[in-house]
Amino acid sequence: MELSFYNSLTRQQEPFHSLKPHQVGMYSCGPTVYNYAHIGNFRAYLFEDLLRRTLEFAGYKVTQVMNLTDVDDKTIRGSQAKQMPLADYTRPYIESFFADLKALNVEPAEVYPPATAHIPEMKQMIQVLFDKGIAYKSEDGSVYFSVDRFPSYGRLAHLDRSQLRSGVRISTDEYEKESFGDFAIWKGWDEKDGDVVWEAPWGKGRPGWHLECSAMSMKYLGESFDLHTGGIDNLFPHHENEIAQAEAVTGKPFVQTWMHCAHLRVNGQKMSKSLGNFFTLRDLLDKGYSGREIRYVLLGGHYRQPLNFTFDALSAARAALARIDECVDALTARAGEAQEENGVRVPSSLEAFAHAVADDLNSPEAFSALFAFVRAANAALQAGLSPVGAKLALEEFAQMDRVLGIITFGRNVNQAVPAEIQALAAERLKARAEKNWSESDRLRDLLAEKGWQVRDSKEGQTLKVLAK
RNA sequence: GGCGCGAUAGCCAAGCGGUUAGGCAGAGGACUGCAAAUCCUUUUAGAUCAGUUCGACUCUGAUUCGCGCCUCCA
Repeated sequence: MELSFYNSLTRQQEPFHSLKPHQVGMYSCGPTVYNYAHIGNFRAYLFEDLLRRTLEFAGYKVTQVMNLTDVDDKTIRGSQAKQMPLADYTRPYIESFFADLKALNVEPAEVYPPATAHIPEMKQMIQVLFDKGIAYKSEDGSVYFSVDRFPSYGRLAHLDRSQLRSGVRISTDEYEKESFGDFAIWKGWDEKDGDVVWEAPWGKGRPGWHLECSAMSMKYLGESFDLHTGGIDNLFPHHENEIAQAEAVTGKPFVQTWMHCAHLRVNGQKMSKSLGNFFTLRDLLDKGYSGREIRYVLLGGHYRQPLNFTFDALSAARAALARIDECVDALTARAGEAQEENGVRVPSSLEAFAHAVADDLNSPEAFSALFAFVRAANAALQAGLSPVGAKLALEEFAQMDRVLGIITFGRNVNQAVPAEIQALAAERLKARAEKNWSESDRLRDLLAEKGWQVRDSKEGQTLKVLAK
């Protein structure tokens, strides 16, 4: 299976070949744990999940590293506002981050390194940068990276350094830097930092955010690795700076392929904490939407295109997922029947599906293939699909779901119907037999309130748990 | 100012130089006591103006509108 991805570094789609055969190292910029992540943040994590699942689908063993930024300006400010130790302040946000990933059916990364546990590695990098004459200390005790001494700076963002000066924010620069583009790799301690401080030969302080990612990615993935991902807004300066730090230290190419996810929008604007137009996962769960519905919506657009978030889309997701569930349920039921083999099979969509995800993770097209398969399976079921054919179709759904992660298998299998529900259903059946329609309708509504759907067909009355 | 992205039907959202994307909603049909759910069928596109071409939603240029990044926002 030939994969190709759009590489932000070269700005074109290229065939993907891992540095080592059959295995991939990927680093994904994780959350800064000063608050609850919103679903715009989760769009990026879902894009990364789609990427790792696609790589696994193609037969690679994936080692994914996602950092937890648990020390920076915001986490320090937040912990001091609440007058609590930094670690106590960040812990609940870390915990809810993992809970949210689980709710969205995101496959866990292999390593989630917290920045505070990797200060020695960061200090070591700074020392090397000092030794090479690329780092310098400023009067406030901070250490800066001199971009003038790293000539390829700007390659990722395609920024000409001479143009950086035309930015309107130049006046906000308050530190003593040698050159405008220089960035802090170590923040000198000041009173606002309280007890958040580490000792270093060049003075006490804390690491800069960009340096955290360079140090932790190389620790777990080596000096050169395959994939580095994040939101598009990390492309500059964060990822540009990561390249500069890493390559200045090692002299080797840092990352082969850079991939960036476009923003989630609300009313045409990016969802962000500063604009206040965001929803956390919990906000949506509290409104009755499920993790898989949100997952479906966020995977419904191509990762490199901005995606507009709407509640209409969430409702549409519920209906679409119900259709997939119905089909899988019907196949599961058929697979369990004792029926003679008749050679009826569902025409496969797996090739179209694989082609879609291999082509720069085209999830919308992958869904198109999935629904083509749903239609074909429904038609085959009506044409007398045999249990063997049903099992094969379920296997194909399982294959697709390795990548998409949105199908619920065996939903109504082993689903015990509570005695109360059974009693109500029996009453309704009796009312129907007596043609007491008002009573039977009342019981139907009552069952629906309790989360059970009643269906009448030639075979009689059946009960199903309402989909979520 | 620099770098870059986009404009597709009621809504969301893809591919493609000529042949059905897909989902939701809407409509018709099957099923039903009526429904619901499900299944089948199906209407509505390509911002504007030029150009290239036998042929453009797809390529080129311009215009209009929208969005992102430009020192720590996924």
